[in-house]
Amino acid sequence: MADKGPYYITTAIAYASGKPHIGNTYEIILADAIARRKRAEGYDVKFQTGTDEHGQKIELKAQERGITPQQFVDEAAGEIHRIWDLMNTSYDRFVRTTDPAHERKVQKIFKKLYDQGDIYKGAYEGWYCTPCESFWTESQLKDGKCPDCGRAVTKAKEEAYFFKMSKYADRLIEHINTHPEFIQPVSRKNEMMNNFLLPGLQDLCVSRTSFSWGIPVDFDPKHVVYVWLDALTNYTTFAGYDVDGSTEEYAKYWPADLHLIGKDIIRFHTIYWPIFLMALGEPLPKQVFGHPWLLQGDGKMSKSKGNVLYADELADFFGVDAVRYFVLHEMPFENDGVITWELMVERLNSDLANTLGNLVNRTVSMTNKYFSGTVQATGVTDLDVPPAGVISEGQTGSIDEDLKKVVLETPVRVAGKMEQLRVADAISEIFALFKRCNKYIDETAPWILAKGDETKDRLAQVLYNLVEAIAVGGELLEPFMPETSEKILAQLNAEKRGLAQMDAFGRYPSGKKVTDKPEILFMRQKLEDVMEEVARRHPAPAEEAPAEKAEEKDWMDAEAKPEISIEDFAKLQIQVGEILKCEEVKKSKKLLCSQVRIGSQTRQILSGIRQFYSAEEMVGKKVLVITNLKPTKLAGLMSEGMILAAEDDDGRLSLVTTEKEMKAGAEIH
RNA sequence: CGCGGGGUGGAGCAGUCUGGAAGCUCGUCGGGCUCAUAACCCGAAGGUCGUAGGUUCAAAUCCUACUCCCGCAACCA
Repeated sequence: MADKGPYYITTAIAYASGKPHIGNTYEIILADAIARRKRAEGYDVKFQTGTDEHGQKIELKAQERGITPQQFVDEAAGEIHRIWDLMNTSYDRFVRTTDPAHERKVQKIFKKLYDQGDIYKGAYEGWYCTPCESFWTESQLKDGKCPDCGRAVTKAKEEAYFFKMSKYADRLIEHINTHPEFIQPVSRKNEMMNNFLLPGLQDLCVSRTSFSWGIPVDFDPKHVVYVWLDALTNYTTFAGYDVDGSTEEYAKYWPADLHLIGKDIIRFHTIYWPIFLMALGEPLPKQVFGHPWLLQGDGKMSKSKGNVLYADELADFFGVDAVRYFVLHEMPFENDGVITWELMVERLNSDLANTLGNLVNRTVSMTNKYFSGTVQATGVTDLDVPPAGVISEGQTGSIDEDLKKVVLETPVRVAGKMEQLRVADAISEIFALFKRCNKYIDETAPWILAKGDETKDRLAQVLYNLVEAIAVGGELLEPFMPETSEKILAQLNAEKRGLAQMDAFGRYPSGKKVTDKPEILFMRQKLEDVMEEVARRHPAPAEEAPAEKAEEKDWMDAEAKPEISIEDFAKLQIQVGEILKCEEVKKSKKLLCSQVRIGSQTRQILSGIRQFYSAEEMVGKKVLVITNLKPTKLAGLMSEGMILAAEDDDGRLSLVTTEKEMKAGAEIH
C-alpha cells in the first residue's frame, strides 16, 4: 500500500493519581483503534500516550501514604502502563511529565514566553475570607461579603505568573471559523465560542506557589509551572520540539493530526493549547476530538459497593477483545455511553458469541465435514442451483450477488465511518456483514446441498463465498479486535490481504484448507454466573434488587469507633427539639432547613435528609438535637446544631425521637 | 436562576445540525431449520417521538414555554 505520509495521534495523558477505571481506559482503546486503522490505510503512524504526574493532588496523596511523590507516580504510571498493555494498545511512545528532558523543555518554553512578554508576573488578586480560607472574585461576592459565610472579606494577593490569552484570541477565533474540522464533534465548537472566546478570554494563571510538586520556574523557583503549560506541551516536547531547535522527527510529525481527549478538557485543548502554540510560533494540531464519557450504569450504589469497573477485571471475565469491542461499539458519538455487567454480557453473547463466533465456527465445521477442510471455488452460483433454504420477502435477485455486494461495500463503508471517527458505526458495518453471512447460510442451506452429489460443486462455492466474506470481515476487524481478527484469519488459513485488496470478491486462494480444529472464539456466559462471581469478588453488602431478595438481613454491623470515657460523653449536650418550621434549601438537593424549638430558644438547623423526609412532614416532630455543636455554614445558611438520625447500610435514614412524649428542651443523659 | 446531558415501541439507543413515509440491537410471540457455541433464519405484535403552543403544504427534526430524569459542582454538623 502506498505510503500516505505521517499521522500523529495522541491521547490525553492520564493523571497518575490512581488506577484508571474502564472510562479512562476507553480513551486509549479508542485511540488504538484509530491508530491501527490508519496504519492499515498506509499511514506512517505515531501514537503517543502517557501520564501527567505533577500537581497538588499527587503531592497530597503521596504524603498520606508516606512516600515521595516520585515513588507515588512511578507506581501509578506503572499501573496505567500495565493496563494499556493488557488492553493490547499499540502506542509508539508512553511519556511521563516527570521525564527530566520534558521538564527542562518546559522550563525553556516558560522562559521564552516570559521573555517575549506573553507571560507576566502578576498577582492572583481577589477577596479573601480568612475563616473560610477561600479566594473569591469580585463577581462571586454576595453583597460584597463572602458568599459562603456572609462575613466581611479582605482584599488579598498571591503572586503568580499569567499568560496573556486575550492577545491571541482573535487569531484563534479566526482559525476555528476557517477550520470547521478543528473541534469535533461540532457541537463543542459553539460551546467554546459562546462560553469562552466571544465573551473574552481571561488571562490564564500558569504558575502556583501553593505546592511544590511540579516543574520549577527556573528563574523564580518558588513557583512551579501550573498544569496546562506542563501537560499540554507533552505533545510537542516528546515529539522532539525544543525552543533551541527541534528534531527531524518533530518536523515530520508535527502538527499532530488528532488529539483524542475527554469532553471535559476540550477547552484546554481548543483554546489554551492553540494559543500556547501560536505564542511559540508553532502550527496548530489539525483536529481535537472530545469523546463522550463511559458511565457506569448502576451509578448510585457504586461507591458503597466499591464496584467501580476496571478494564483488567473485565478482561478477566470476558477477554481483552470483548472489552475492546464493548467500549468501542457501545459508545455513542456524542452522548455518554453506559457500561454494566448486564450490558457487557448481553453484547458478548449476542454479538460476539452468536453472530460472529458461531458464524466462524459453523463455516469451518461445514467445510471440514463436507470437504475435509478444503475450500474450493467452483463457480457454481445460485442461478445454476437455486437456493433451497428460507428466503426473506425483501430478497430478490441472486443471493450470491447480494452477498458479494455486501462484502465489497463493507470496506468502503467502514472507511467512511472511520474517516469521521465514527468508530462504533464502523464496527456495526462489519457486523452487518457477518449477519449477512449467517443469513446466506440459511438461504443456501448447505446441509441440503450436501445430500446430493450433483449439488456438491454448488456446496463448495457456497462455502468458498462464506470463507471469502468472513476473511474480509475478519481482517476489517483488526483495528478493533486485533487478536480476534488474527484468530479468524488463522482458522480460515487466510493471509492478510490489505485494505486495497478488498476491491474484488474472490481473492481467497481456492484450494486452501481451513483449520481442522476450530476454536471457539467467544464463549457464551450466563449473567447469573457472572453476577455470582462478581459478588464473590466484591463481598460488599449485596443490595442488588432488594425487592427480590427475600432473605434480607434485619441487622447490620457498624465500624467500631475507639472507646470513650463518660467524660467524653458528658461533653455532648443532646436535647429534645420540636420542629416548628421546615423548608427545603433551594441550592441543595439534600438539605432541609428547620427551625427547632429547644426550651425557650429557637435554632436553625440544616440536615441532609431531604431524600427521606419532606419539609411538611418534619413540622411538629420532636427530635434529638446536639445543641452544643459549633455552628457552621451549609449551602450559605447557618446551622446551629445537629438533628440525630440513624442510618443503615442501605443509606436509609430515620430520625431519632423519644419513646414517650417529652418537652422541647429535655436533656438526654 | 450554578454548569452540562437527556426524555423516541418492554429495555438500551440512532435519527434532530441540512424538516418530507419512525429505524437499529436486545427482549416477547409465532414459524422454519439442524451445519453450528440451545446458536442461525423468516414473520408478527408493540411507539400520541416528555407536555402545551407556534412556524410550515409537511415537524421526532425549527421556534417558545413548561415538566421530569441523570451526571458534575456545592453540600449531606
